[in-house]
Amino acid sequence: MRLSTKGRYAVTAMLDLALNGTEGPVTLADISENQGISLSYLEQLFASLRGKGLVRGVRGPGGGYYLGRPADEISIADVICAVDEWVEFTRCNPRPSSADTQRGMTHSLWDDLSQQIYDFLTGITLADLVRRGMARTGGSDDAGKAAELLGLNNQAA
Amino acid sequence: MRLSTKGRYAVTAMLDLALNGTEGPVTLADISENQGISLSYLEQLFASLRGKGLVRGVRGPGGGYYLGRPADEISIADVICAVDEWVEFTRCNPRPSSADTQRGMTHSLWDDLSQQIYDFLTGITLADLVRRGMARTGGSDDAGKAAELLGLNNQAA
DNA sequence: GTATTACCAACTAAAGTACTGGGTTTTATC
DNA sequence: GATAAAACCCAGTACTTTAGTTGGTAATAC
Repeated sequence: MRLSTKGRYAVTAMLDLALNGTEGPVTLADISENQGISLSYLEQLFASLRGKGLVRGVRGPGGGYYLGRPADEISIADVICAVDEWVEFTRCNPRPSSADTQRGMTHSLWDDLSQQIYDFLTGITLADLVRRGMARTGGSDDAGKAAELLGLNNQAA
Repeated sequence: MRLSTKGRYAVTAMLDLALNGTEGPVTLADISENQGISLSYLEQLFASLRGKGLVRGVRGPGGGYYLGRPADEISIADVICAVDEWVEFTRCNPRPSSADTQRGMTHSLWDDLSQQIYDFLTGITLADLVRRGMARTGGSDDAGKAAELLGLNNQAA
C-alpha cells in the first residue's frame, strides 16, 4: 500500500467531480484552478483513472469528466490504487535460510497490516466523505446541494 | 498522511526489534541482513526513530537497539510519522474567492479522511501485529516465543 | 469552420529514496 | 591500556518519483 500526495491529488479531484459533476461534466481546467494542480499533471492522473473506469471523459466544447460510477460505488482504495501503483513487496526469494525465515516473518506481518489498511480504505467511498463533510458543515452549501442531487441523504453508513 | 516504502522499512525494522529484542539488543547489522536494507539507510531511519523516543540505542560491543517503549505502547502511526514526515497540506491561503471555497471544501474532506487513516493506524500497535501474526502461524515459532516473553498472550485486543 | 475540450507523448527541473564511504565516539573484553 | 564492536554522524550521489512544460492530435458543440 502506498499513499502520497499523488493519491491525495487524485482523491480531491474525484471529490471535485462528486461535488460538481451533478449538473454536467467538470473540465480539467476547472479542477486545475480549484485544486492548484497543473493541467497536464491532472491529465496524467486522469489517464490512470480512466484506464480503471473510475472516470468517463466527454470531448468537445461543454465536455469534461464524469465519475465512472456512482460516488457510493467508488472507494478511496480504488482511487489510490489507480494512480499510486500498489507496490506489493513480498519479494520472497525461495531461500529458506534462518535469516530468511526471519525476514519472511516481519514481511508477512507487514502484509497483514497492508491488507488491513487496504480493507479500511475499501470501506470508505467518495459518497461517505461528502456525507460526513456535510454533517460537519450543516449541509447548507454546495456540498449539501450536491449531496441532495446524489441522493446521499437517504443512505445508511 | 504519507505511506511509502520508507515507512514500511521502519515498521518491519521495529517488528524485528519486537520479535528479537527480548533477550538483548538487536544490532543494525542484523536488521540490515534480515530485511535486506543497507546499514547506513537503517542508521538514518533509526536516527529519526530515536529522536522520537521509539528506540533506545546501546553502544559498544554487545550493543544494539531496544524498543523505546513496550510493544503495545507503540502504534504504527507513531512509527510512520517518525520517518515519513506527516505532510499536512492545508495550505489555506486566506483568499476567500469562490474558487477558494471550493478548494477548501475538497481539502477539508481530505483532511477528514487523513484523520480517519491516522486514527486507524494509531489504534494498531506493534504488539497487535505480532499477536495477529502469531494467531495465523499457531504460535509455535520464534514469534510465539517472543510473544510469551512479551506477555502478549494475556492481553485483549 | 472554429473554438473547446479530451487525449497523447516527449522532455525537464526538483524532490525524495536508498546507498556509498568516510569518519567519531562509547564501551565490553582481553 | 589496546582492540574491536557497535552506535552515531555527515557529505556526497545514482536513481526514482513528482510535478510541470511544451507541443501536438482527435472529437464535437456551435
